[in-house]
Amino acid sequence: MSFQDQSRPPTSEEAWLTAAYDELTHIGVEAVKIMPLAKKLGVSRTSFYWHFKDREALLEAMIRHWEDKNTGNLVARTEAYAANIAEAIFNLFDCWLDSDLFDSALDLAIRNWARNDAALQVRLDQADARREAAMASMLERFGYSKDTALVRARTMIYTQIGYISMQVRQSEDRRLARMPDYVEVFTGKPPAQADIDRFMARHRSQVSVATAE
Amino acid sequence: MSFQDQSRPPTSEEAWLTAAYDELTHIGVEAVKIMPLAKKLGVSRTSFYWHFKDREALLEAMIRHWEDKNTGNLVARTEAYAANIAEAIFNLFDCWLDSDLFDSALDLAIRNWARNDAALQVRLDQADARREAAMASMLERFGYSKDTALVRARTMIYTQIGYISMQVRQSEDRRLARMPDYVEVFTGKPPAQADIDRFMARHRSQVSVATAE
DNA sequence: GGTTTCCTCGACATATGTGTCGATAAACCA
DNA sequence: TGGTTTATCGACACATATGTCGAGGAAACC
Repeated sequence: MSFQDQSRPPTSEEAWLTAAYDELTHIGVEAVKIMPLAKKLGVSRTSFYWHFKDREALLEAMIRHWEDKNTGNLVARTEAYAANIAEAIFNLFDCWLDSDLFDSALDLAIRNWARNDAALQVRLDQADARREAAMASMLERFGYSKDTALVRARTMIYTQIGYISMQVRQSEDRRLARMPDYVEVFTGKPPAQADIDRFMARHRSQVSVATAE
Repeated sequence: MSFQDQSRPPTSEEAWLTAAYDELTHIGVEAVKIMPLAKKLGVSRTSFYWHFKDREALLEAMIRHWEDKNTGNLVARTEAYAANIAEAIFNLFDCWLDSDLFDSALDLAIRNWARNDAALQVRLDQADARREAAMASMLERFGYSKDTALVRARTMIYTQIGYISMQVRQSEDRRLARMPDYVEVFTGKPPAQADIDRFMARHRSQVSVATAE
């Protein structure tokens, strides 16, 4: 999520990166400016240039971080073992619940940024193509036709992006409770109770107590 | 879509507004700057202040334009006559195909803007609540339970936002051809051929010739 | 203890943005 | 024709951003 490795006092370089990451995800690239970052970190603006060649280099570092993280983990989740399509989709949903697997805020920020950065848009299109292919192939493995698999893969991708983009404020529990319904929409049939239970057991362990909606 | 009324030479005020709209939709609020707009319009930067009190006033005018347009038309489409749920969803899909009904680019721009403008976020949340309620009530009219209707309404909203957000470049025809599949995902059952034909007839009239995918 | 490496800083040069004010000019109408 | 309204402009004051340069301080290395 951040750029810091566990323990170990953060180096100055990491501090600049995490501060930049915060601005990028909370506001947008246009807010990743050396002067305000320096003020936040309480250091001189110019010392930035010892760690990075220029602002461009800082931005590139963040794109790298995104590339290394999001798409790879997502594709891996589509390849996880599943006995049926519902279980497969639940596997994929792990990404939306575990910020170690997929950083939604970063994904959205990159998308908005790419809208007026042609070079980044190319990299994003490649990532999207990989994701779409992985999801569609997962659906095909469970018997969906090529066309149907594509439409359903896209529905899932768009829904996730739309969900992030709309900044829905919802408790983790409430969100979790809705997920079986989404599985039904995406697959066209209700998931088996055993698959729901398996998914819930996996995620409730991280949450304290489930509350009613 | 733009701010100009049909015919009639555009007044200076409208010119400022359309130029601002272009920046807002193509790049983002942060790009709505008086100096660059003036350069584009070929007039002095300072003459802006004759038409608008300040930059704030220009931005407010664009928010008003969005409020007047998008949500109202969308809600109206959910209330249009339909004999079954598939026809109702096809009615709604009109919004995504007719830029007079719904301005997707503007909607996305407003969403990104609201992410760091608390006051705008409040107005956006209200608009979203109206949209969600209208779509869910449409589904309920055709027999979906309250819970199911909500999940399916949200899937449609998120899918649309995600679609815009991902900047999918796809021909109108190809997009049109996919729509019956999306109706099936959103309703849970395939649409009747008659409803597909009615929808296609309505939209193909605007397109030249249908091509195969 | 001396040198090197790592890191920070202030001054400077330059660019781009906002907003005010008073001069000016054309267009409108009485 | 002459005055008011409408619209544009340049000069000014100010704020915020980027990036370079050379002067150092502090810790580590030998």
